[in-house]
Amino acid sequence: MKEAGTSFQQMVWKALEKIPSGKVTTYKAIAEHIGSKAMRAVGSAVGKNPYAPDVPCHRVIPSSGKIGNYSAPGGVDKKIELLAKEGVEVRDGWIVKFKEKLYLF
DNA sequence: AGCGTGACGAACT
DNA sequence: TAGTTCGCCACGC
Repeated sequence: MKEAGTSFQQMVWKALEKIPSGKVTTYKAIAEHIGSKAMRAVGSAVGKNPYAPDVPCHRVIPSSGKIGNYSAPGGVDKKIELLAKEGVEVRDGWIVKFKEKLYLF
């Protein structure tokens, strides 16, 4: 994988790789981890992630516990499927036992 | 060089 | 209780 985009995005993508399988994290957690409070910027960065799905961007969800969105091929449906395979159950767009699956840096 | 937009969040009405 | 509005930072046009 090569350096793409800005250093900001690279930080975000790097953080994504830190997320262990079967766990999920929130945009807010990432934002704080990289020293920014703009979870929007993080969302944009992840959405523009050229490495998807090489990077586990599907393990990132809004702090609401919702599934959020997914730009990679397959869309949200694919995202749910991937998570399900990793042991993260999703019911009607909601993460089951969200707090238990949540991974903080 | 400036404005609008976006895989969000929290507060307010 | 639900829906709406404003704010956050970075990036594209």
